[in-house]
Amino acid sequence: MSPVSSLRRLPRRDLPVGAITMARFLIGKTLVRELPEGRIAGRIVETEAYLPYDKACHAFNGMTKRNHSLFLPPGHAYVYFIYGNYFMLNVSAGKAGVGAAVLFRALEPLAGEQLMKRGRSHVAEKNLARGPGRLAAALRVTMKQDGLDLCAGGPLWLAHAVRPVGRIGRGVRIGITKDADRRLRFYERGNPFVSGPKSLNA
DNA sequence: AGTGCGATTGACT
DNA sequence: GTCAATCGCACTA
Repeated sequence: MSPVSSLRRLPRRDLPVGAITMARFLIGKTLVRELPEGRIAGRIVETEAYLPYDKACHAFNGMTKRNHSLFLPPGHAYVYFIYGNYFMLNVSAGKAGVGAAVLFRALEPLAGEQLMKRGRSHVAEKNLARGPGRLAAALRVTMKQDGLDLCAGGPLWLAHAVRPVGRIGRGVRIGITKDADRRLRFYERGNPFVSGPKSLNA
């Protein structure tokens, strides 16, 4: 029996509250995308925490039209568009009304690799969901998924781990300029599906 | 109404 | 290793 045929939903009561604990907690867990063509599943191997009062967090200047999903109760999708090309998928991580989130940065593909590849046939399997832009592309996440409840077992949902998580590494977040020295990036050590240069992933 | 810029990526030297 | 592409939004006026 394939591991993804017995995925168990993560109920909201199992989610920790707070971006740092959530970011750690999610390493090794499973992210599932249901499409008409079938299921995509990946093991979460890299995350970043964005905190209240964190200058790099989109909530820093208060609630706006773009970021309101950040303020939903824990477990809701916050999706935004950046660099004119890419969607970033996050999960809200603070109590209702508190703007905090965890960015999904990389997945280890578990199922639906062919669906992830669709339209990107040249992408190596290792890179299918390695990096937040590619992850969202692989899962076909766009603004349509903004605000979805990832604990509801809908088109995009969180599930328990399919195997034990390894040692978790921690380092600075990638690609940001404000509050750039805070070590809020988490990843499974030694996992080849983690993004970023090898030097950051020891 | 105009401006600046970003939680990235892939192409290129 | 460097660097341009690309556009919605927040901010200023």
